[in-house]
Amino acid sequence: MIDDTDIQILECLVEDARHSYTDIAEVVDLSPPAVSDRIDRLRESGVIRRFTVELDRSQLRDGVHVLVTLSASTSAVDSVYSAVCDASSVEHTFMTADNTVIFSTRVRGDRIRAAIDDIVNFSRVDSYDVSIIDTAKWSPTIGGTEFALSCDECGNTVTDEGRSEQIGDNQRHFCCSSCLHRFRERYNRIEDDVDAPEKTTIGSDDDSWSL
Amino acid sequence: MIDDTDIQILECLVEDARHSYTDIAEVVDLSPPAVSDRIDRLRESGVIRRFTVELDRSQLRDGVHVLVTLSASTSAVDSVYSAVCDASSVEHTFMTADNTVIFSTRVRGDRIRAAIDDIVNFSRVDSYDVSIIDTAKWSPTIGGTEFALSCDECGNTVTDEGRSEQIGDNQRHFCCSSCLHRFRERYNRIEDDVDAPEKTTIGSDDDSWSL
DNA sequence: AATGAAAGGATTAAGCC
DNA sequence: GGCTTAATCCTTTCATT
Repeated sequence: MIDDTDIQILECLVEDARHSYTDIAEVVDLSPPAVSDRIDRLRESGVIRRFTVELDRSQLRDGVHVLVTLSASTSAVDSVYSAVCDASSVEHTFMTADNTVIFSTRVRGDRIRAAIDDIVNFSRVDSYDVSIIDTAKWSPTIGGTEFALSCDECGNTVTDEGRSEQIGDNQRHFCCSSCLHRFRERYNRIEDDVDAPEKTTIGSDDDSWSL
Repeated sequence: MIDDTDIQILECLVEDARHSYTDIAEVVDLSPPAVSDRIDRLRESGVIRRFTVELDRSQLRDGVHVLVTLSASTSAVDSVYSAVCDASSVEHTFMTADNTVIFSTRVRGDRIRAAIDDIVNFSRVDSYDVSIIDTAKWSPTIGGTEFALSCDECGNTVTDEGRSEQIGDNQRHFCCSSCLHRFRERYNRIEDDVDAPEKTTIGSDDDSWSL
């Protein structure tokens, strides 16, 4: 799936999406076509949504930037959320686990209420609150816990306490030593099977995995 | 300053920052070097903050996405805000006009409180609230009131009620008909001056303008 | 802002492990 | 399957008008 090299590539692109494949290739120690292939795969799999540009909208004189918080009933919240997403003037959108939709938008200072009503019909909303945004920032920076690998055994996030080891041809990542040992055990059994190819059932229940 | 062509270029880049200058040049009807020059200018002036990539972070299994709302005293809010901005795990950041800082971040589910304390020391904060984000979106799309032009006469934002007209060689934009007429009047006076070049003082007070 | 030449980067295909 | 190398083609840049 996604490996360390992919993450390095993503880091480069987040920093500057116009970095040349040649530059990236040097950083990750691959050839330019290999980088190109990987980026294509990341695009197709949807990890990369799009290449875009971050603008300083305040320089474009585009109205007052407001943050709108609204709550809706469980039945209405999905349609409210998609209405917000579809509105072209909306920039940031969040839906929290408790049916609150939060979004930022630019509106002309003299018709804030009307603009919000345009975006999401007030009749569908239980309550709402508007605050004026003083400054806002979007940082796609990669760092800290942001880009975690998934455990090759159980799928959980790999944290600082995780383990990483070369098994067979690949560098593998695990969330804990148990998963590492479990994976290695299975790997060795497979290896044995290759030597003596009587098919045996490996593992139990619905555990699924692949090398 | 920024004209229609710049806005068209920005639209292209927002849609796909890897569009080639040649492609953009065709859309906006200029030569590739001209597009390159304009993009350089937009970068230098800070309108374009950076080229980046939009990622589907949910595919990277990177912890729980939470929205943190905190309020601080007027004296502390700036340092709290900059601490939040500097934190590498923080993605979206807002500061509202009433000293509320709102940000989204990814944290491991079992240490949300500790993670937030790392980002912004709790001692500097009056109160805070955390909600789990179900879905989030960032749409740099251009549309609606987002990209407003500034009036070529008074500098105000040009809205739907504005006027647009070809004067001389350029398409000009105005926030209202008064500005259009005022501009056209001056333009004609300049034209007359060119025919009969005795220099006269144009306009009054500190009004400044350029063709 | 356009042109044309030179440099630099992307993409393709063939071949390797 | 994923990688590299080398050739081709396209894009960007720079000097000039």
